[in-house]
Amino acid sequence: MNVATSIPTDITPDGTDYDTVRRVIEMLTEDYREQPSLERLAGRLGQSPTQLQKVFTRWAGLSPKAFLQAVTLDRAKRLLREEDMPLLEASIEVGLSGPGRLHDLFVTHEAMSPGEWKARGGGLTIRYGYHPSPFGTALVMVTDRGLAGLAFADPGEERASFEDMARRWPNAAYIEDSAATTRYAARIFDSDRWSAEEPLRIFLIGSDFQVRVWQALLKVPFGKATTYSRIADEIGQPSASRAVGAAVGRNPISFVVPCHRALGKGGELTGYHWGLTRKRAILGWEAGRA
DNA sequence: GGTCTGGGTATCT
DNA sequence: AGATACCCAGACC
Repeated sequence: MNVATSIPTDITPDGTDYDTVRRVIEMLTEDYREQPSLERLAGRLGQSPTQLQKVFTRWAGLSPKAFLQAVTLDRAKRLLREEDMPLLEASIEVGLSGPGRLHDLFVTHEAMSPGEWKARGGGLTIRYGYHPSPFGTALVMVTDRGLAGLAFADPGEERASFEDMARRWPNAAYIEDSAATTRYAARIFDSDRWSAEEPLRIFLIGSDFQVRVWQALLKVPFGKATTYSRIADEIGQPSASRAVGAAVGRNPISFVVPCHRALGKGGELTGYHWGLTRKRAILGWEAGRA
């Protein structure tokens, strides 16, 4: 079926706020040597400086300049230094079945059993839909056991995003059903609707090791950050930081499982499956709200 | 930069 | 089921 026709129309006439923001972030970070002025940025986007300032600030909770400061190395290093991770509390349960409360805010999780994981999604029905989000089009995937996937797509990349996700569970049945996914999307991106009384159910589909890494990520508080090596310590395999990086990168529920809060040991952003610009955007967006 | 790294995955047997 | 080769969003020198 044609994916493009099912994508909701953009919020603003010339594209979503995120699209504007994304381009601003790209220009600010890629041309950081020039440190382009607001006037220059606006000129390149064909907007007035005041309009651009307004859109950006509404989106991020920070002015473009403050945003840039919020995602600099200095700031990331400070975040890592000051952060006395509550992670160290207790060990993560290794058990792979049964729900457990992990997220401070709003997530309960259930994970696949190893047998189910080997089936590569066989017997699983996954409903999916595309929805606008603060970070561009979001691809939401749900099962009757909860949210299983959340991906992002730049304009025109929706199909690639879907295929990237579907490859993870090649034997699952996929049904496009945005009626089923829209309430998830609405909740995920509206922090006013996060509540401990009514947690969001997520379903982690991955290997034992991956699931333990993702559980560790769920313990990192909003607006904070951790490092790949800390996660490795946390799951009791201190020498596995590189494998942790790979597992973080395979996180199927981005944003909800906050893989964007994992940084290099020195505070570098290192990588992001859905693009470093998006990682900057999410971290900055959180900084504006933390 | 180079080099070592641990675990995941694909592709054999 | 085991062996092997290759991949990676790291870490360390």
